[in-house]
Amino acid sequence: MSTLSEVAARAGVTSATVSNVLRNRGRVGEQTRQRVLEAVAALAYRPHLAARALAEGRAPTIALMVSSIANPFYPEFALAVERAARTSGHFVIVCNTNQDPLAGRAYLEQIAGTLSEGVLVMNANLDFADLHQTEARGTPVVLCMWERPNDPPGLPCVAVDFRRAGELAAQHLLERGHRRIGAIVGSKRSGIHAARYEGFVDALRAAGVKLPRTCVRYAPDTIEGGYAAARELLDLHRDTTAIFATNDLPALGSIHAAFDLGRNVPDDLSVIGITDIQLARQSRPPLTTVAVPTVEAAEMAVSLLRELIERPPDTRHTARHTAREQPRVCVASEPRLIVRGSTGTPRRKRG
Amino acid sequence: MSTLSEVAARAGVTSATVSNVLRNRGRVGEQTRQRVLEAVAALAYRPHLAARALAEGRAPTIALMVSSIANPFYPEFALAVERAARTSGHFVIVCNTNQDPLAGRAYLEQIAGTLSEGVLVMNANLDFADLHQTEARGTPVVLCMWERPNDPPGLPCVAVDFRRAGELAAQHLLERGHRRIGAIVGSKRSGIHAARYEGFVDALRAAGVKLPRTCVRYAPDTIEGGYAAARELLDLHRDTTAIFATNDLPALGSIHAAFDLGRNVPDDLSVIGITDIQLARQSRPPLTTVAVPTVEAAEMAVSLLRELIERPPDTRHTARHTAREQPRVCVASEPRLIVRGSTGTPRRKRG
DNA sequence: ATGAAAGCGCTAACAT
DNA sequence: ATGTTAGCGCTTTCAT
Repeated sequence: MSTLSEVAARAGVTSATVSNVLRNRGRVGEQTRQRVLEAVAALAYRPHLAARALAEGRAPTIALMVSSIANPFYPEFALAVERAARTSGHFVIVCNTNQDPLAGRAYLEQIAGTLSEGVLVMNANLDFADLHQTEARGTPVVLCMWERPNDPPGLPCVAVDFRRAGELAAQHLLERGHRRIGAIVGSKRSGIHAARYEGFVDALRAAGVKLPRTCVRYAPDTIEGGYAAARELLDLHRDTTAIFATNDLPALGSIHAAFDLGRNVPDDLSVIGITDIQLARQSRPPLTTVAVPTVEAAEMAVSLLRELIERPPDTRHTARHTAREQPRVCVASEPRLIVRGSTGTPRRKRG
Repeated sequence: MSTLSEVAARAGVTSATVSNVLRNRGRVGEQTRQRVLEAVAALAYRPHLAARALAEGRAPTIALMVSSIANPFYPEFALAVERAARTSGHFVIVCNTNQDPLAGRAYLEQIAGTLSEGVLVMNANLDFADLHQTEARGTPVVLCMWERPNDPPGLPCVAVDFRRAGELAAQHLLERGHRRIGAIVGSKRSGIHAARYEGFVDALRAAGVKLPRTCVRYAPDTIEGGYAAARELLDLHRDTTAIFATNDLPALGSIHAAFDLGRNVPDDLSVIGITDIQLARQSRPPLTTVAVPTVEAAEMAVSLLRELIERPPDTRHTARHTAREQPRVCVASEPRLIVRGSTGTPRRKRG
């Protein structure tokens, strides 16, 4: 790996000049520019990113904190993040917290501000105190999928109206004529799916449809979790005609459960999820779901993060302290109902 | 972000001493050590990774080149890579080449040796010349999933015997009594699935079973690709009793195709894939497949890469040039047949 | 046991 | 238009 000054020597100039031609800064004579370019080519020179980072006081990477790379929602999102980051000149360091706040903290402490100049947080189950601290130390943080646009988290974020997603799911089921409905809610503990569930329940209530306690199950956010929950639900309430799950994976699991119980989807049972992961359109039957703007959210998040990075640090702070101005929240476009093959009209009761 | 010398000032020592304390180098008096540690804590000091990298002449990151983050095989692999890298003190920069060798080259040129001290290549459809060049420039490269252990690629790699995987698939189908078999091979062009296919065909041949040309379809490595290919296959050869796909996704697609054609799996058609992705056990019916040691391969790859990084550069080179010693290839353990619900015995011909 | 000093490869004033 | 000069924050000889 050749260095700037090697290039400079070969071109008979000083490294400052080489730096200038490489970044189109300062005025450089046309012929020296040529000589420099030749030398760069001859030596196959590539700038040393770590050195540049040090000199510039910034870093060419951002950190993407995720709780689990295995979530099927992750790939599309991460892909969009990577693309967007690339156009803003950043590389992406993937930080898997594995649901463990301590792992998350360890990552933050190590790379925030020293290797990455910004942090994207995607459902990573992190300690907010840790995030505030890294912010306070000067490294911008953006939450990627805040679920309640009207209830800002106190950190910059891009928000998606998941409450609305729940509503849309309920309305669809209601329109199809369903009245005896079950709900499967992503793990209670984190409460991260609360908004989805609220939207769903409220829409039901507005239509005068009740959702008894016993028709609600909390389950891990997986196919297996949905499977188990749906079986319980369907065992307990054999007359259930539709199941709503706060995420696609459990919805898919519900479909499996229905089939194992000898019930056909959508004829004997309708199932609807939220998110619209790739798998939703590839399963049998294809899953009706409420699509969430994944790619858009990713792009907004990167864009917001870059904005924060660019903004001089004092502005970042004052904006928060002096004015009672809250951290920015960018609201992504609304969820959209995608009707596929897993929902239909309830069968008439057998004579 | 406080710096080393700020810590030093507060502790009344010089930055060299702080450095020594922090990395347990050199002899430091017990009381100064204490004072230093206090100062570190008080100032919440964190080493600046970019600065350290520059001073040490090494980098704390490795690059993971992948062709598509969206491949469902990716998450498990990437997760394992991340874990392993972390234990060796490295962060992972995910580089999505999106199947484009030029994108791959751009990544390599930018970060290899300047931000990352090693490169992991996972089915990234990269130009081998580019890889050799980054190697020549002093940045170790490891191929993560070489498919033919006996036909080394000329680069360090971890190899998995995919030929054997194909054999195992064939043997299973044969044992179950299948004779009229169709094959779906991942995109012909790249030829990356050639070994799997060869193993399969050879095992068939050894058993005296022919696989006519028209029973082989080349298809994109997706559910949809497998679906289309399977429909063609089953339309053309209505008496086919089993389908082998060189990957799980197309195998899953084949199952869908069968159902749409009114054929039950496994009763009317058996389907087998290769890899054992998560989805394989979550689909209906669960997919019989030949499992490949994903996690093990990831760990071996990181381990090999680290070894290469640690080894002094001259050794890296001479080993190749003087001795006719080939770059190392680590062979991961053998693929294993996982029998699930998508394969059975062929139905007796209807009277 | 600790300090002084040079340097990693680059950028960014400021001179000339 | 180009060169000089400091650093960026850290590690690492080599002195003391």
